[in-house]
Amino acid sequence: MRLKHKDSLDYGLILSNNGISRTKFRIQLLNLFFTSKRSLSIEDILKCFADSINKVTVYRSLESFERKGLIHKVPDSNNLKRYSLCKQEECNPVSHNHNHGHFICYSCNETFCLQDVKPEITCLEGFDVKELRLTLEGYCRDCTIN
Amino acid sequence: MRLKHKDSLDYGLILSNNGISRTKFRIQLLNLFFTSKRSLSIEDILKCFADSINKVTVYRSLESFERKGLIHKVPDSNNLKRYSLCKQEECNPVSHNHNHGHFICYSCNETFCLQDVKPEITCLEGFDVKELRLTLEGYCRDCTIN
DNA sequence: TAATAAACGCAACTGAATTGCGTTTATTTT
DNA sequence: AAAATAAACGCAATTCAGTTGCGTTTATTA
Repeated sequence: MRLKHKDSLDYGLILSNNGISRTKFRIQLLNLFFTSKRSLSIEDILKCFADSINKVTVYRSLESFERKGLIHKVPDSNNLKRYSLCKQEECNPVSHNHNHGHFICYSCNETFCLQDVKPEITCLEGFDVKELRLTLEGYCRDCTIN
Repeated sequence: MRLKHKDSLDYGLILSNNGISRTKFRIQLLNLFFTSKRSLSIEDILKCFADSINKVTVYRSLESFERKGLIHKVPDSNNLKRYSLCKQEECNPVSHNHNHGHFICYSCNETFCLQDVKPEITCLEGFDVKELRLTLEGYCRDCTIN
């Protein structure tokens, strides 16, 4: 059931619902995010679209997707831009909620979301904490040398 | 007692002890880290030394300080390079330990170390976690608008 | 004090990300 | 459905943090 539903996702509709023009590229880009479950760097994306799309368009589309609550930035071990699909139930154009952890692999540079890690912070009286980012680095299961 | 000891710190000696040449600039740079308790960005440092020092020298000195365990990188909300003095008991040229949290202020861009926050991670079976970075963002006490 | 090694400054370079602007494509309005 | 408006696109040029090469200066070691 679930797979079937996913297979029939209408990316154009998702774009429209989020106030983004449904252009050919943006539909393909959203499709890419939905089908590759991993986070994506600019490099990843440019590679996917080879020479068919200008990098400026990629940057602007990602910025738009982020602003409208479809994707969110995730840390990258090289400090480059990297994005991951938002969980529909957590984000929308008005409110975002990314207070979860990320694991970054030194080797494959992949980023994994850790939904269930939410440390308690008690030592910041008087501070207005807006966002929490927990980043772990190391070697992921596939890259661990046994 | 403690202050007196700090006042009389011999920065040149610290450099020597850590295998770093005691040049005029590096002594001043280390002094800057010790006297300003906050973390420092490249911009901060360049501003301090006005036109007296070349930015390449700043980059190379920071790299050296970090390699030898005197300072460590801290996250910066603008993805720029930023460093903070290591706690002497935790770091040395051989082993570093920076598994503590940081708070970054949106407004003044200052970074605060949170020594006592160490979340437990249990959901990464098979992952080789080498480093943990906990980053909070928001408005620090001084920048909070009441 | 000489020999060796590290630090320095300058200029040029790199590369991710951004900006301006004219053109194309999508959405909205009539 | 056509016209008006708005958003997206591509190209070229630009920005800017950070890096590299190399010859010179300064510090450390023998």
